[in-house]
Amino acid sequence: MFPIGAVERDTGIGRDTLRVWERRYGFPVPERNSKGERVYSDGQVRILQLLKRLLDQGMRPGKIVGLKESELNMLAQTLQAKQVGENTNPRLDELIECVAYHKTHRLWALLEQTLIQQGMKSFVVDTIAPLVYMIGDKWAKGELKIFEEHFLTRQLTLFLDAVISKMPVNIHSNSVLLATLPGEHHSLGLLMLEGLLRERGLSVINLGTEVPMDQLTQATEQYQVKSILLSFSSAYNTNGLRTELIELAGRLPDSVSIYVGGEGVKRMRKMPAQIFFQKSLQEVADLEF
Amino acid sequence: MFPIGAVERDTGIGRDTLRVWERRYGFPVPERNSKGERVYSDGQVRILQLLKRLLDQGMRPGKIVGLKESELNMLAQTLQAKQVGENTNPRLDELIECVAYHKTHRLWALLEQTLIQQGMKSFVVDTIAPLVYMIGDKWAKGELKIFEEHFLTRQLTLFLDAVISKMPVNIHSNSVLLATLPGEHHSLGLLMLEGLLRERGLSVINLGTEVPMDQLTQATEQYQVKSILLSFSSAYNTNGLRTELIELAGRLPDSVSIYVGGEGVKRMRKMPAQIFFQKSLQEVADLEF
DNA sequence: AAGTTTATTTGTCTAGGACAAAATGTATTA
DNA sequence: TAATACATTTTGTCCTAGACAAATAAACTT
Repeated sequence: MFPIGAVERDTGIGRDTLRVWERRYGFPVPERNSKGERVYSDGQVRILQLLKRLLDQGMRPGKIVGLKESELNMLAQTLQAKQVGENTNPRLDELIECVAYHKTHRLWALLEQTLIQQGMKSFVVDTIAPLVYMIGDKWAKGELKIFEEHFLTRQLTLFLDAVISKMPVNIHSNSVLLATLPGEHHSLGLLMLEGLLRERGLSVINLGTEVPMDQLTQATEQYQVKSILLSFSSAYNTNGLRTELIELAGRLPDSVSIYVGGEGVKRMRKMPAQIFFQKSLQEVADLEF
Repeated sequence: MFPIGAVERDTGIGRDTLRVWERRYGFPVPERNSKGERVYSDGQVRILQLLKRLLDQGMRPGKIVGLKESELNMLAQTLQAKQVGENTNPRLDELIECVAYHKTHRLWALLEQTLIQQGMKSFVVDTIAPLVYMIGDKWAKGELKIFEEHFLTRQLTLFLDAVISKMPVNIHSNSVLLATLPGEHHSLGLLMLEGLLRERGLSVINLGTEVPMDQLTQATEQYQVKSILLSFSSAYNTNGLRTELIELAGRLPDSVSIYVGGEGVKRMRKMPAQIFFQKSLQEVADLEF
């Protein structure tokens, strides 16, 4: 039995949101403890996690909050079919399997092999990216334990890091700045981008996650970069993002271009004028800086 | 100018706490936007971050919330003197310097050299641990940019990971489970423990961060471990932790021992009877399983 | 089909009170 | 002196019900 704060932590759905959902859609209606405070059940948390996942994919609360668990699972099913349906890469299942038995060695061997076969670009676009999506999906459906998810994510990070650190650096090329804004702590997206761009011979400065805006502007000046790339995972809360991006663009000189990409910004309708939206990794890979 | 939600994210201090501080201690008193909502200044956020740091070290809100920034800085000064005062390891400064110029190569060389010189145990206890503390301290004082902190933390993680993966595995030994509870995402503590324990020939299963309790109990059964070690960083919110630990102990068979350690639990006065509190890495290193 | 206006949906914030868990202070016992 | 038990203060989290603007969808115009 979880108090509302724990539910917020475990689902990523804010306290106020949980309360207002209860008022508006009649779900989730938790029990109350002796103090009169909400206490949520395991099952409710499970459903909320699935809901979060679906909302992150672009669905709307009014349509899905309140549906039965079976109906939500159906939705998740059809959604997954759309996302990785056409990607019939048989290696993906093989890779995911490795986690179940903690086969670190086999995992690395497979990754190495796939990288050599596909080359960096295709490796990132057609293997790592869909793999990351599948991991999130399997977690939301309860098919993967949290530490299995962590294990896989960590191994991917280590592998990419190892590979990237061996790539040659081109000092004379234009520098590209990579970062995520505060609130976004997924670093894999940045690593994928770093791989793609450095393969093209670009000089990349990866600032990492949760970089405050003032430090972004500082770094832009300090390193004299002309392009900034911001990554947003599907879990990112886009509320107020538009305003923030406009402010960022205003603070930077016009000669600096701001690119944004990732599942998290796909669902945004209108992008501010000065911001260049990248709708896929592929597009970034082909980008002319 | 930051709304209260952004301040919560950037400082780790809850919304309700911020409001109740304003009521009780008269700080922080933010301005109001046209909607009548609180908007906090850069400076206020800076002070709040410093406050958080001091509270994490065991100080009490009633004594320090409301003090001037200069007074807080004094407190931080004396506190640091206590923490790393006696540790006159000259290498630490050398290591921290590497971040300022992004000297990855030199950093790794220094780490490698120190590891060989000190051996795993002393390396973890006398170099990595104080280094991690100093990084946090310098960040709180504004002497380190957020991405410099990230860079250093990431490099330490990569280095430890690389070293640990090369250590021999002793299958026949007792297994020890390593994890953090939900809400704690610092993984460096776990890595340090893993290094210490595996050096002693123990078989370690590192589940990673934010492992829900039910999965802890599951894993305990599945892997037939007799010891669980939980790590808590200074940023961990211990509210309600005691109750949680008692529940965990109740769910596990008596033959399983639960150990807890880290800055985050140092400030807890009374530990539940079944839980073994480890007051330092040194103590864990000497622990008889 | 693309842009503009209107309507609906949705998340975040407000106030001031309440209460139990944790920490501190004080008295009592071994 | 040190450990234990009890009383007091401190402190974080949760409560209600309403409000409002930003984001999105729907309707309308060009």
